Amino acid sequence: MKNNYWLLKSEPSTWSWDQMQQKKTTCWDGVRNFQAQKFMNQMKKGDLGFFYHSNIGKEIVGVIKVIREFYPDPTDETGRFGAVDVEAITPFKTPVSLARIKATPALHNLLLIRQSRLSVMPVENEIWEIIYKMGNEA
DNA sequence: GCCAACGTTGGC
DNA sequence: GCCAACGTTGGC
Repeated sequence: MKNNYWLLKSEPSTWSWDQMQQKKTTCWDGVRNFQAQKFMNQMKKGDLGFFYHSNIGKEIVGVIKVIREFYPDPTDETGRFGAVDVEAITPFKTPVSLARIKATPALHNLLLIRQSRLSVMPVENEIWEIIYKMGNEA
């Protein structure tokens, strides 16, 4: 079965791609949105995801991989929420900006555009291919 | 179970 | 810094 693709959003002031690369792996916790939680729950070990900088940069800056599947979020006392662990794989040669995504009609189905507040979302295979290619062009 | 009020996110 | 969109909470 083919891997699923995802997009994870983070504010660089909270957790940036630089930190992600330095630390290599991190616990993706603190997500308090049920829709995002549902998607995290569907992540499988080995799934790949884009890492997006919101607010500052507003661009996809690299690729991460899921290394640990859904487990209870250590930062959540209520026990309602979960987390996953992810690992930095590769930075994009050319970050793919939100403006560019918006300017590309083939990418208009991306939930990033249609639901800007969602912080974890699935990415369709075709969209993954297009953005991945854009990111790796010099 | 509905809905108003409130808080938060994120693009501009 | 503003504002629109949306999710969550709590009263009924």
